[in-house]
Amino acid sequence: MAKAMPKNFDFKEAEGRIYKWWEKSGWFKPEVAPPDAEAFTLSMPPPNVTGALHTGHALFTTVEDLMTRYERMRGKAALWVPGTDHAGIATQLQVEKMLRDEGTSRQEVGREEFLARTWAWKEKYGGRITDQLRRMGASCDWDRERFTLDDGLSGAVQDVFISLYDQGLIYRGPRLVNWSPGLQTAVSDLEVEREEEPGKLYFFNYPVEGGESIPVATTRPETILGDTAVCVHPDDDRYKYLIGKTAYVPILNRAIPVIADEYVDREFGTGALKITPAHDFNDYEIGIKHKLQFINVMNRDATMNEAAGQYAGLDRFACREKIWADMTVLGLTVKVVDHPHVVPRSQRGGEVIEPLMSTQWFLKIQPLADKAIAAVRDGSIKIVPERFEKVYFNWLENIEDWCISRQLWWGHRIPAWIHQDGRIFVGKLPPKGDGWTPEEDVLDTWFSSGLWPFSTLGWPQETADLKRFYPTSIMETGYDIIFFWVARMIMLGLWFTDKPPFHTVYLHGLIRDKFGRKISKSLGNTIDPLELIDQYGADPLRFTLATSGTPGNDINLDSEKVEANWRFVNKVWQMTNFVLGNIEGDVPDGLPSANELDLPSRWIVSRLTRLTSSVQYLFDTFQYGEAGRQVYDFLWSEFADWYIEVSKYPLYEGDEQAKENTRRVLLHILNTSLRLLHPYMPFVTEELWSYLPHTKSALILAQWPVAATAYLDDKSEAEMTTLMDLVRGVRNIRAEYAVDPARKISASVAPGSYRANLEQYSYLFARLCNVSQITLLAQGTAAPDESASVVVSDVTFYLPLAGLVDVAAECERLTKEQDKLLEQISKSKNMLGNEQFVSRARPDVVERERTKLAELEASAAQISERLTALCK
RNA sequence: GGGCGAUUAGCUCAGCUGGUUAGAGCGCACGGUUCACAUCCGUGAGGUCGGGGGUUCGAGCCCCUCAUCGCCCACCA
Repeated sequence: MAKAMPKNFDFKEAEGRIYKWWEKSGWFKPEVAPPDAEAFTLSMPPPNVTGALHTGHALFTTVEDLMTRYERMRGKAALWVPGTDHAGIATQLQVEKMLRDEGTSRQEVGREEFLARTWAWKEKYGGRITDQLRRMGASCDWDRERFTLDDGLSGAVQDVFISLYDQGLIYRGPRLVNWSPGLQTAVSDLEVEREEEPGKLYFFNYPVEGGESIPVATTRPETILGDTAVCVHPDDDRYKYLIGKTAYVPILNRAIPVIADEYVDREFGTGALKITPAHDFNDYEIGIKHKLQFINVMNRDATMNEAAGQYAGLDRFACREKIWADMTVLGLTVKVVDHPHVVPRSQRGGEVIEPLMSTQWFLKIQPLADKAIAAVRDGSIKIVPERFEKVYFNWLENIEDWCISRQLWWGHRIPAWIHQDGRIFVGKLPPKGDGWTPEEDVLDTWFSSGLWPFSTLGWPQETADLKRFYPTSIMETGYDIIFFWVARMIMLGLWFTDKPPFHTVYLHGLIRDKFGRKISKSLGNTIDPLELIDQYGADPLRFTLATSGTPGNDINLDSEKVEANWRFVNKVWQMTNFVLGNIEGDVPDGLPSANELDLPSRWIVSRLTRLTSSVQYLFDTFQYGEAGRQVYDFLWSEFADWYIEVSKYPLYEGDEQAKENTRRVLLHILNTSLRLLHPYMPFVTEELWSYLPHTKSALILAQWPVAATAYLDDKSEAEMTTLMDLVRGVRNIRAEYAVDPARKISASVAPGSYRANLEQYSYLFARLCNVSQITLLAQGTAAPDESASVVVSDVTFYLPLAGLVDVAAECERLTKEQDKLLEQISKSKNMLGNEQFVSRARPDVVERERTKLAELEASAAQISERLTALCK
């Protein structure tokens, strides 16, 4: 006798309890598998240590936990390594805000104090995100949790930096970089977002010696102050004669040359270009090529510096206005036109990025990129979906050196010292001698993230974990960080471990709102996963995230879907409740052999078998969404709607043998389905599992189902389908004629080839469509009068509905149906009459078509007969 | 300027090795209080699968082309 189940799943009570039980029992650890088990390793994309769970986290947790639980159930030593990222800029900004609220600033408290405050912040909030991941059900091994600023990982970062420097791949020097004036740091190309914005193009005349002038255009007049040349196309007849002459920077009257370069587009603007090598990336190239002066006219906060003369101290945008006004007074300006153009903005904060000269550290990345390209090309790393390989190649093939230094305080400090005389020392310990200053800069956060798959396993030490679990198996993350993170992990992993850090990259999409809009605070369409968990539980949220999309495509999340899946959770609960409520005594484990089963049982077991192998195929090809939907459909539309309903007959009215067989089938379907469902909805399935007989261990450790092909049974599926269609047909008639649902009716049946089935399973119609009595007509018997008919295959049900059947309406209904049939028949005949189809299509397709045609014709014949009898 | 994705029912989406009558959830209409579930059950309406062309015995699916929307990459002042 099974223990009694509560009426509903109390997820609020159960989720925490179950999670604790799993974690305490050590079941998230790979050690639950035998020592010789194959390893499956997943590195969690580390969320920002002080972050809070958002839908993106919820999605990756769902998918990665699904993968991990699946592999664990398959008996692998499954290890999902969790951790958090120090997230340099993000965290520093948060702490800076806190200091501002306290009325102070990081500059005021100083570096040491600031770092102490940040660590305290991390201690305070660092556990929040990991607790929230637990609420999602994440089965990662928390004993192996890592933080990018841990000693071990920091050591790895230093080793890598020093090694790359020693290999000549890291260099330091003044370069034009993307400068964030607000954050006061350099950022990488990837951290700059470019979007077209309305703007203006300013036309003016550049004074040239001898009273000449060259008209030029610019979008940023303040950079005029840093001009060190005017450039024209060498073949431009308009300006050719001025090449080599001297021009004079407006306001400053600094002398600069007029040069020629084919880079200039004669068609654009005036066809002449002012060159500001220290404030524009294109001009920078031209400046180097023509050995021009580099004059920096801005400070680090984007105010003008002394080189800007009278404009020193002005903000860059104020300067833009001022200098233009001044030039207008001087009669130099020509016109200002509206000119939408691309403005670089900081990914964080949104301020306009300024190209600025500064001394930074760079990584020569091409040699690493070459290896990374090769690894994907030769298939040692596979990207799912495959189309992202193209994006990956394109980026790596055109990669620029990586600016890895940041003028922040929170992060891995670059292990270097700079001497007064300009020498650089790179190492873990300070160099001997005087005059050395430690480097203040820290590394780009992504530098340490790039080592994540192996640094978390103990590298550079040859730890047992590293040996057992590296290379990892799958890197599951969003396509939005394929450059930031995925490519860099591959490059650094190959470079330092000589192995691809993972064999598969699985990319998921972004979560959007239900209208497909990007989620943002300003739009006010943020979705808080924790609220959804509070409301519906983690399982419905996970199931929704897992089944709402396809790999690499964005998901529009709608809380209504979560609600719908919450109902699914309840449905599964009620199915189990029903099955257990109908168990008595000891039911033998496992299934009876197929020949001992009745038709509905053979059908449902065959369907389950098909489902299991389909799910397996879908998992093998990373189609988790489709797999989940199939399990859902099977359980609800086949198991609950049909098998459970049908099983009530043997359960309530059958003999002992029938009861036992049915119980065994019910339990088997449930047992298998819960296992298939567990990676999607771990909590409710684990809870239900505990009520099932024959389940000694926890579901989390149960064996993943394997399709028992001996139970595949096409014939039973076809027969059952016909019976189900008949039931639907009767229900349909009843609804159409508005027959009281409680009213029992009888049926006369021309059974065709289904005589035996109909005799044996007539109870089905009593149960499912309230047909209490079925009379099988002998062949050639006339159909009863005043009845509606249901035709499926070669079976006809006559429902004598005295007083309800309207002959005219019935005739119309039948005619409509006949027309439909005739159309299909003609289509089918055409097909089979086509020599090409018969000879070229696969034989099973042709065979199926023949069967179909035979059935259609049988049905049509019966309807035809009926029409003749009933209608004139 | 390149590249990618999307376009299927009123809404949000599945349908990825081409093959019965294209599906789901929600919404809508009608009907259901007997023993798993009203968090439910039954029935129904609703789609020329963005347009055009092609390949094929057969196309929502493959190829070409166009359109609209979205995203990524790219140095045009």
